[in-house]
Amino acid sequence: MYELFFQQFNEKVPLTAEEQETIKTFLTPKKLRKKQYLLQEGDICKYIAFVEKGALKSYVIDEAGTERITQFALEGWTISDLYSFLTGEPATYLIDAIEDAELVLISKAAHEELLQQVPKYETYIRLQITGAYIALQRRLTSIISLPIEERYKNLTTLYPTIVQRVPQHMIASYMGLTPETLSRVRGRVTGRK
Amino acid sequence: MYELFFQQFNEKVPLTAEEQETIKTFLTPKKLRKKQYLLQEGDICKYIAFVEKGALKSYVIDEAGTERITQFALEGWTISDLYSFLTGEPATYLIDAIEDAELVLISKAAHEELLQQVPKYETYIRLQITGAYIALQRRLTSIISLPIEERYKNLTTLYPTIVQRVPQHMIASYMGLTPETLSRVRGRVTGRK
DNA sequence: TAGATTCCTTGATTTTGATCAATGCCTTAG
DNA sequence: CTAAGGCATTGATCAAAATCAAGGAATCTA
Repeated sequence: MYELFFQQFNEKVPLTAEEQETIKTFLTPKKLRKKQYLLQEGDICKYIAFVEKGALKSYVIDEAGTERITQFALEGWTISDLYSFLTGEPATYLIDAIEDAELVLISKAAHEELLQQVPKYETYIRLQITGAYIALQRRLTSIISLPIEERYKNLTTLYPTIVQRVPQHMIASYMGLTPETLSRVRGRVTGRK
Repeated sequence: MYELFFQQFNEKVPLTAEEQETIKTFLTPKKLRKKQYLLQEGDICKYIAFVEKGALKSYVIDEAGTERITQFALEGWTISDLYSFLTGEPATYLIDAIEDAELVLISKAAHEELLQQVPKYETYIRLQITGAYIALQRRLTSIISLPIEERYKNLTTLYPTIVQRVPQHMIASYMGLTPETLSRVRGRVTGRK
């Protein structure tokens, strides 16, 4: 249990056996069925979720009622509405499972205790957020500076697994496009050459 | 010297006088004239820069040779090419001053020493990046889920100072629009009502 | 297995923003 | 003080993506 979580943790910040045991006491496992919510509209986000297995997405609903995906999380990724989690304000994002999933949850109380008690946890979190920040910055830059086709190519080379496992209309949503447009872009990119 | 830097630091993580002195020894002041570079195409990013005074921007140049602004940094903000800074890879962003500026620089060596020696520095950095991450996420969400006019309104309410101090064509670049389009959007938003 | 969804694709039309072009204002440098 | 360059605006045209619409394949499910 928690194999992937600790594998990744140890890669970033090597832990002693005791440290690992201490951390374990603060974690909660959770299984989600496809389409089940981890976080619903307006709820307060109570957890940071690490994905051991399966896939989730976070998204907002725009005024037209369309789902706009802000993030995917496959195995090894972490997902949460961080603002809501940290401030206790109602969430702006929704999170649900796009495949049956197994999660490792860290509650707010656990998070705070861990920051106090285990210095390496703070380091882990710092590195984790730094990575997420850099990934987000890269994504934003590609949105404002690259033509759509390049963005799609980038996505397929950077995250091939996502493109393979996730339905295309979700990729379209994630890219801020309609499914029709993405389908045509794919035709151009994949089709010829 | 470093007033704003330490003011903000103390707001996030209160420091003792000694801690503050220790940190001071790792900081370097730097002044930049308008249009001067802090970081040029392909260089390795050697510093995290905190803005005490003035304004900078970071950007990329797209294939058409157009500047695409990824971030503004006014007083109290921090700017860097974090990926380049952390990995030592050549920078993907350029950074220059849009107004004469006074900076507080933290070099890579200083950063690493501070992480080792001053636990509160790690906390500061963690909080700093967390804030930046949340801001970036919010921006990305507004890009993929809101119509342009709402995005502009959001920007003016969230960062009125930026909209006031920065030339409009830079705001356009930051929003991924042409100056003409932003001008028309403004006409619609500001003009009527 | 039949029926219903979900998902992707393709075509025709409309809308939106980009591009091209010109003007006037304001700042600034010689 | 004057010329030049930077900046915002406005108009006309063009290009790209959204929308509207329909069809067909694949998957799930009763």
